[in-house]
Amino acid sequence: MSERAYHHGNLRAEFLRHAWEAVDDAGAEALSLRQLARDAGVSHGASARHFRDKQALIDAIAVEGFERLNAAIREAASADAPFEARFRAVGLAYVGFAVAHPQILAVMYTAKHETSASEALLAVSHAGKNDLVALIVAAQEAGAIRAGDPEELAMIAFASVHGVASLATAGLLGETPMTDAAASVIGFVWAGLVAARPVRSGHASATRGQISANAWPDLAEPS
Amino acid sequence: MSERAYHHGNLRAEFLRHAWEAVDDAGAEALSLRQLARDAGVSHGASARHFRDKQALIDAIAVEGFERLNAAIREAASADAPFEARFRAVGLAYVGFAVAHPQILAVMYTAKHETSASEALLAVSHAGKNDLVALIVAAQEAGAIRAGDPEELAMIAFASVHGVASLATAGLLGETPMTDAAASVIGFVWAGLVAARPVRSGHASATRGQISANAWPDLAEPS
DNA sequence: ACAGCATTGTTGTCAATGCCTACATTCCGA
DNA sequence: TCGGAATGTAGGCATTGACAACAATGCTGT
Repeated sequence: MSERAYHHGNLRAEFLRHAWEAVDDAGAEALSLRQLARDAGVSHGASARHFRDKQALIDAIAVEGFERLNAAIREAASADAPFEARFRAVGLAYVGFAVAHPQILAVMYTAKHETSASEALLAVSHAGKNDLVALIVAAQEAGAIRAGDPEELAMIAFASVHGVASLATAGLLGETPMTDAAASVIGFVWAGLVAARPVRSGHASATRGQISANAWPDLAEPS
Repeated sequence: MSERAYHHGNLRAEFLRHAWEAVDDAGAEALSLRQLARDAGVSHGASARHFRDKQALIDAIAVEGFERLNAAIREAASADAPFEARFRAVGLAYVGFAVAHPQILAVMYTAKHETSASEALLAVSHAGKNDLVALIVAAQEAGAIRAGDPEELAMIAFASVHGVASLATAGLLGETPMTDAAASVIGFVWAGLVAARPVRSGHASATRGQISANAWPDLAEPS
């Protein structure tokens, strides 16, 4: 199988592999279809048979990125451990991926995907959050964390951790090592999830009636 | 001044203005130096006198973006209002900018800037966080929120809000309006800032001694 | 006023890229 | 076996960013 005659055999995978590496260590800007064709020992028009566009290739990279990330998240979430440990593990899995593949992560989150929006990409991009929601629901049912819309709590946690990753790759963390920052944020969020109710600065704490649902915090604008 | 002879007068600003608009509603990919030259009624090599690179122009856009964002944050932080209102206002200012200029925000946070790293860009990119730190310090001194490293608390808040913005522009918020999501996250974080101490699930609440500092939450990895 | 010089803008060129069309080769199922 | 579908090739085209040589302009010191 050394001398390939005409048909490559598995060109799509080869393209995706090289493209992943190129983006991973040089960013999406550095991606060249012609260079990829050269790498694969194939002519410059060949990619069109497998990826309509350059954007289609980038979307495929993003999909693969989400799949790998989702796998890591799912594994962390389904471990045999207390809820807090699993929660922390999920966050650290996300951060770990972000540290290892910042350029890929950037591709995954580029707003560009919003418009072209292949539904496959949309699907995988939601899967990670869904696992987190499931974990939160389980923790709620076990009484480990406070009640409340799990979608919303998951969004809060997800956003916070993703924000740390984003800040880190943008170099806005300064001295702080990313893992420390992530652990800190995760701890903060977890504390918020555990707290039965926030302690308002001066007021007495046991005034309002119901224990759980929408009482905390306000969702509307301050107005 | 209709017929410009040779010298444009203020080409750099003109380039920056058009470039901002181009990026703002089509993304950094859509930016073309030659098109900008056409827009400015100037020849295609002229830009080199003002921006060494295309990247230099993009960096300039990022700097301007941070400056506008910082102005909004500073104004919100320095309002005459209770700390919570100011804190929320800062968060909403950030979100407001992110909603209005997602593409610009993407440019501002692209990891690319980490490597080329014009120190001017680094400086403005930190200014927003510094204002938030100042607000937190003031709130701590007034006893409105708990003690703790203000840099770290600011990072947590900043990351959380930025994460929401990032998720929103990536289309990962689903139904939820971005402002609702942002308000929710801001409320969550504020509650965490106010809480004197987290309520651990099963344990009694008044065991440990000191009221404030590093007792909450754990910064190290779970190990 | 004016000469000299740095700044700014022009023109032409080059290599590279993404995409398109026409064509060649291979694969696979009826 | 044969014919269409899939895959890869070859060439071309418009666009782009960068570069170099050159021209026009503004500024400064005398």
